[in-house]
Amino acid sequence: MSKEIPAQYDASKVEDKWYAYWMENNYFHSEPDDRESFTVVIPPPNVTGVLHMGHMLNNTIQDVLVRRARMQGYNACWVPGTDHASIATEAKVVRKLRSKGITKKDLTREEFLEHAWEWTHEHGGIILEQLKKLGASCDWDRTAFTMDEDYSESVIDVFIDLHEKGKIYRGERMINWDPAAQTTLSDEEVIHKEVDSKLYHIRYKIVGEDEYVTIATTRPETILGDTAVCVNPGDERYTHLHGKKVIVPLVNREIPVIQDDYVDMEFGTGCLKITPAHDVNDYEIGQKHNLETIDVLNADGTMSEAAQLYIGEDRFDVRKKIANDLEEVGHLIEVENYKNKVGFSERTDVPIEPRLSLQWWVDMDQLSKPALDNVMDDTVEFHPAKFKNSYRHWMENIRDWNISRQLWWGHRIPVYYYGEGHDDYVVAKSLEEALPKAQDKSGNQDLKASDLRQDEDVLDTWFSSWLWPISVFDPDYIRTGKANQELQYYYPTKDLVTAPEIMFLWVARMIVSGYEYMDDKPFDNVYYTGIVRDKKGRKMSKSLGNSPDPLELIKKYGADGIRMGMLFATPAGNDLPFDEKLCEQGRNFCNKIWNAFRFLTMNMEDGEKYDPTLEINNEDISDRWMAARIQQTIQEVNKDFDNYKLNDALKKVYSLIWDDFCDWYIELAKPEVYGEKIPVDKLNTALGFFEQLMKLLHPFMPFISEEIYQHIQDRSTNEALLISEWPKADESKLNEDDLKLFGTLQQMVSSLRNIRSEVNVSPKEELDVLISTKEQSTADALLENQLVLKKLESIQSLSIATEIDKPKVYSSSIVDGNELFVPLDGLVDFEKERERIQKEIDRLEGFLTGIEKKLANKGFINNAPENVVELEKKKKADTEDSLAKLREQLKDFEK
RNA sequence: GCGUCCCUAGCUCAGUUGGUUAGAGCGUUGCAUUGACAUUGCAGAGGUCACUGGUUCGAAUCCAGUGGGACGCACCA
Repeated sequence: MSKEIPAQYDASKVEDKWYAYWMENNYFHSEPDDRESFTVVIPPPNVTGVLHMGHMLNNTIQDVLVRRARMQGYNACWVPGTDHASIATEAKVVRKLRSKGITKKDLTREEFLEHAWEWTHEHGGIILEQLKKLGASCDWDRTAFTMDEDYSESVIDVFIDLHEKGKIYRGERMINWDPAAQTTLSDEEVIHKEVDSKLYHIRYKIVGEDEYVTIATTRPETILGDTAVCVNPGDERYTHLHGKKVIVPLVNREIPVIQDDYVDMEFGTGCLKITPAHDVNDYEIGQKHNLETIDVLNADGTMSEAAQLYIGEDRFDVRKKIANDLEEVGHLIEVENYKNKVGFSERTDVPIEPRLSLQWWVDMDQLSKPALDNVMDDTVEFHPAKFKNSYRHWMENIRDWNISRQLWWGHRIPVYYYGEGHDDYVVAKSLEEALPKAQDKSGNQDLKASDLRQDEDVLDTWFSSWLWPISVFDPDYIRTGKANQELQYYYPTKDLVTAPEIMFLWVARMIVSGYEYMDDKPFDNVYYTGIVRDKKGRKMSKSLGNSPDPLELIKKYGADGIRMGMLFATPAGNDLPFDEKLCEQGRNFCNKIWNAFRFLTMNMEDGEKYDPTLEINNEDISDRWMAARIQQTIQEVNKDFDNYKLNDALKKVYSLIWDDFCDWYIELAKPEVYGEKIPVDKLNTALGFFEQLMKLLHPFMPFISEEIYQHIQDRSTNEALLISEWPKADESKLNEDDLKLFGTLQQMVSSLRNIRSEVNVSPKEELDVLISTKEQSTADALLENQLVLKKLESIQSLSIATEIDKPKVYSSSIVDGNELFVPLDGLVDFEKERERIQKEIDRLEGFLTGIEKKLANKGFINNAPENVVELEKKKKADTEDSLAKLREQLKDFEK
């Protein structure tokens, strides 16, 4: 042996070694040059986040794409980074402070931000370190963060620019209020869930009468904010109520009965209470009918002063209480169980409250147009394409984007107020810039800096990450309008790999900003990954505690093993039902590869050098076949990559290595005599093949492939597999005849093994084998390559000819129309053999009947394409031929 | 409620414009193994392609309906 090859593959050792080597040699780093760029920007994980299975899957896929592109000769650049994740991070900081007995209210904005930065520095970037364990070949020199100083500036620049263009405005609207985080949320951050709730039927007394009217509501606490009761004008049951007033129970406030078509006569009692402050529709009806708005809730979800009752108590406690209280005074008529959908905050998971509020908005109507068109015409391609449907639906019904958040962690809105009026503000990058503007706009030159007050709110996290593909390369671009060399070179990026969950939150908006600012798409392709689920089909999540620790998995199975396990089971857009079994399979594959390599090295003489070659021995069918199989696989794998079918590509490489190379090629390479070594030429060819296989495997399993490659190369050069050339498809090496001939030989070997198994003959026992071929040419070819049969099966004598003398007692098989006999005196059970042959005859007869029926059908003959008819005819002839042979054989056993 | 997608072996899924008797991995059964690998090898069993009807010479594949499931969107109190 020329090198010490450890008997056991130690994944963690090998993986750390090569990752360090790649980093030392700066292989992941990219600079613009004259090659074509292949850019991927990472979906930035939350800066204080921890790696979960979703990241593992997502980043493995990106790495596969990037590594292959790098080998193909592109200038591959994968930009890593993190997102400040405004609401998510702030929630974490608040929680941490609370555990220390500090509440956010006790702190000033500056103090709170100090804590937040501290937390960010402490936990920030951990997730990126974890990605290195996975093998991610990111250009770490480019690591970006959405709150980096220059990045933040670009975010503010966009706000200023869109405001100037009139695309950003301030408006009072019904918004989604998160009472836990105490901020607004965009519609996309609200998750609607079906919940079991109750429908309360409550009666209101009609003023001046002893009559009552009954309404139905799921939120009885909001009756305190009722300012009308509404009926459908066409509802004859309630005609008598027109123009009258009713009394809100408990608070005894008189409110009018109004009429509006909006009310569904069929639903509930057909009588609807109107609470303009707490329901989107009620608000609109309130506007239309000039109703008063009474906001009975505080920001934290407790009842406000305006409610008059239950002040300071939580909305859900009050719901129960008020039902009791109403019942006591005889106003609660009925409570029925009811299922309805309630909006929950994506981040805090509490029911949101519709609330009237003054917020900042982006007018999406015009901005979204190019983003819709360019996805529909595949300028930006979605994989799988089915997601185009929901994308279109969302884009066609797009609503304005609420971008202000009542939080502190994030990009503070660059708006400075100088007065109380609706338009008494200016937009500017700093207080210094704001002052002259404010003086101008107000006409008050005495205005001082201290008279200006910056907006307290920050921007939606996605308002910064929608610039990701632009600002990571040139944060000044928004301001200057002139793309630097980097942006020109790397934009548009190639592939975006992300979860469908954030299609609207992030993907759509990047496309919008891309067309608005670059006048070009941000990426050519979007690859949507599936959701990683546990065995019960539940989404893996921290709260459920059903997610394995990725780092533990890597320790146990190796990063290569996990990468393979995940990729094996996940086509684009399909969920990944995760099972550790998959990782085990990946680890076993590493072991298989390692042992195949070990075996080859054991055949080397001491001091001998590895000298892998792509030269093959043209006399050797196994060489020709292996070369052809590799060619075939290169072509298929390239095609799979083009279609983003990474799992199919991996399966083909897996099968090429395990089934073809290990189980057939290496078996055939073994010397005939045990103990002898593989001839050097053959060994070098095998190593040459091995090297090709490692190249094909590298994007999927970068570590073990690099390890093997470096051993095989045995060079002192610095060249790494990761920057070696992706195997080129070469039609001339794809010899179909070789594939077919070897296929026949494989089937013959299988047949012989099958016969042994059926007749219970040990694999060691040497057999006499007789093969009667249909054609002389087949006989010649088999004779020429009889070594294949002899090496893989214990054979004492082998006769191959068109005419052979059938043995008296035998077991047999038909392979491609050729008969194969094994004389087995005393071993053959006549009864069993007859059954076996009869079964085969029955099968073929059934098959033949089908073909004959087809061929007798005039419709088929007339309408089917000629080649299909020809094929049927050939099938018929072949089947008849085989049947004749089988019937002959059957006779032999009836003797 | 509207829209989209899905239903193929015990499980997870392939099956590209309709054309061999529908494939893979895992699992399962039997056999083998003292030197590459039990993290192995060989051989086998296993499917009315959810159901019904239609189009066609021919349907897992196209169409319609039924049943079951997933997701997206929406203001049903």
